[in-house]
Amino acid sequence: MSRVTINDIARRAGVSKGAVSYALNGRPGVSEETRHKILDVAQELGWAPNRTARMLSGSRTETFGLVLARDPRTLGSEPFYMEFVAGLQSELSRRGYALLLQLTPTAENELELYPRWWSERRVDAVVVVDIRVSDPRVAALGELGVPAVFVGDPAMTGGFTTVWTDDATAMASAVRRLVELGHRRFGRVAGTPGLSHTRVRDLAFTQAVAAEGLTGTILHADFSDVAGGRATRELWDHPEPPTAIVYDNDLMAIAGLSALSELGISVPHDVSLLAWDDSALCTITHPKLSAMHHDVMAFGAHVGRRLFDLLVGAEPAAHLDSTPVLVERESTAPAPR
Amino acid sequence: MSRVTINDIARRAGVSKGAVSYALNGRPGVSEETRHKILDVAQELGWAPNRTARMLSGSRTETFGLVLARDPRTLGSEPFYMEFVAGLQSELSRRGYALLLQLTPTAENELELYPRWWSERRVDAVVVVDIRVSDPRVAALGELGVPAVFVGDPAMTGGFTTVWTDDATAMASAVRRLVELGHRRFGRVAGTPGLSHTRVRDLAFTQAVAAEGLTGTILHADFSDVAGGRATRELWDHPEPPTAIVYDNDLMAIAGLSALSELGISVPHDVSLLAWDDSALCTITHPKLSAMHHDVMAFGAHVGRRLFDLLVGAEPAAHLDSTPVLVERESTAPAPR
DNA sequence: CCGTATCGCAAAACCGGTTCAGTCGCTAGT
DNA sequence: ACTAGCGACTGAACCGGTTTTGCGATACGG
Repeated sequence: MSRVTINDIARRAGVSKGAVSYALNGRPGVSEETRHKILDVAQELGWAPNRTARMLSGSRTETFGLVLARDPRTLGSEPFYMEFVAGLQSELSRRGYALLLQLTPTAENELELYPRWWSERRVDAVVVVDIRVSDPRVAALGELGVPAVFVGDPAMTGGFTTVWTDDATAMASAVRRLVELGHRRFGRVAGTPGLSHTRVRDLAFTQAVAAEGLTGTILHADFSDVAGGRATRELWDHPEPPTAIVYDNDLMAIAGLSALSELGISVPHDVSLLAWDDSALCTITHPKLSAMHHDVMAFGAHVGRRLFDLLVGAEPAAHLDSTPVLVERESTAPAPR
Repeated sequence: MSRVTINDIARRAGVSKGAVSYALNGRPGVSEETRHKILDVAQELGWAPNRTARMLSGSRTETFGLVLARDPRTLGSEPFYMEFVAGLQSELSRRGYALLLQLTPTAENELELYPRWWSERRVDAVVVVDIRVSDPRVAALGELGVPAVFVGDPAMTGGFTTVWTDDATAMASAVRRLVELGHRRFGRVAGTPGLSHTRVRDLAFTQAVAAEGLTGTILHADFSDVAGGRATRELWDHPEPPTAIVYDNDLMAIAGLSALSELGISVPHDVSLLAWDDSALCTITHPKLSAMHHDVMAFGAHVGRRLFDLLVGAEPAAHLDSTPVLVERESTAPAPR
């Protein structure tokens, strides 16, 4: 099938290769009349561009890269990534761009990947997620000169284009609402400590709690169900356990809910739980989880648009995505007295 | 950086382009001595192949395609796909192959995608999942001549290479075990009715139940939490509700558990629940879900190996993956008397 | 000792596009 | 009337590899 090349079109239309190229790409250099004839012939022959050939001369690959460096099992049960990818895709596919997705178990693998992708000309730009504090990828990508959009705290992304959410404000509003509900002792089950957004939320949490003159305990986990359950139990083991716990993702919140219910502790009667991201998982538990809602698909789409900006030479900038907003369901309630 | 081409190597080593190509690809045509010199120079210059150029002449793209046509929100909370992709990746990346992943909301989009990918030479082969009964993709891919590995019931994949799991046997053993536990009335919350594996499991379920002279009710849902919860409530509304319910994925099982607990029904005291796939989600509920365990990552890896088989001209065949096996946790128990 | 494989490599063609440097004919300016 | 300028198009170079062909030198067989 479809072994039609522009040479065939040129021959058939009685013009040169170059003219065909101009015509098909809608650029000046041919008359309207000739252009039409060429387009007709192309249509008739069922021509489709050979992407590979186009890449070779154009040196654009029309592909963006994304590396997810996490344990695959966590990755699977963590809805964030799939939704993010779906949103990203929605922008890419409408412009014929493809996503090169690589899952690697470790962060070291990821660092090896970028030089390879770049020297092999496999991608035009990359998306970098899970930004860590003093992330080596900033320097690595900067050195290679790979166009990139970072997803995370702009303070950590060294001048790269960055899309971020104002987690500090979101966290402050979450704590404020819980205080309103009468809570005085707070717990936070945080994600991996090295991650920049974990840090941002840690700080915001500490400040928000301190601002009210209250106490808060932070335990770090790794976003996994197991760690989330463990941290929750540990919080409960305190002599004065918190009456409200804020989680860094949905999965840990569900695990926490499960752990508490195993201990015979009632949510939200004894303790309020607040998840983060608000995926479909939040509504399948009993009680349904209140959560800091964030439209992850829209977030992904936003990142996609910034990738294209990059290609047309946009200046690096920090772009603020929508701020997570509290959706109250059944897992938050007035503090027990 | 790294603008090194084989021309640079040739000039530096004082040989021709062709010789360099032979040397770098480890094929006959150059002496060991020259080969060594060339490899040394390549190393020294930090050469990396330009994948695009190689693709153009070689006509291999070193990329496989995968389309997931599902509602992105379901996709996100459904651990199956991410794990599958992770497994697939593990095989591809070790051989330098890339995965082109496309998420589309509808199945029609998917059908348009294959001709485009193929005529643009974007992929060497594709993986086809979620096989439906009389799936149009069989004919479409056959006509295009796209090498493909199907994931599903070999009876439905028209002579394509297929990787499948023996869901019929798995279902039979699940029912048998539940009968052993004293259950007599069964419910099944199935996936989308058009899917071939839903059909296979429907049939196996019906047969297994009938073989024991018992009754079983099947309700079709769409793998989503909402539909899973709804179906569960509906089953419970029967005059004689089932005492054991088998689900087609984890998500619906969790939603069912939540729906029942909302109705004040105790699992496993009043009713036993059995999930399918056994992702991390099964252990974060309370009670923990018993499940038909399937190593989805290994499954993905298996599919990956078959893709490479395809490239070296292996005959189409049906390859049986491991059969799901029952893992009993806390959601299954002897039938209430 | 001569004709013929074989080896090691250079040179060139090729993959399918894009792009640049000209060529040609026509119009407009002086 | 002569030239400058422009639009439309051709031909060729180019992107960076792979692959085919050809050629001189060496080894081999009769």
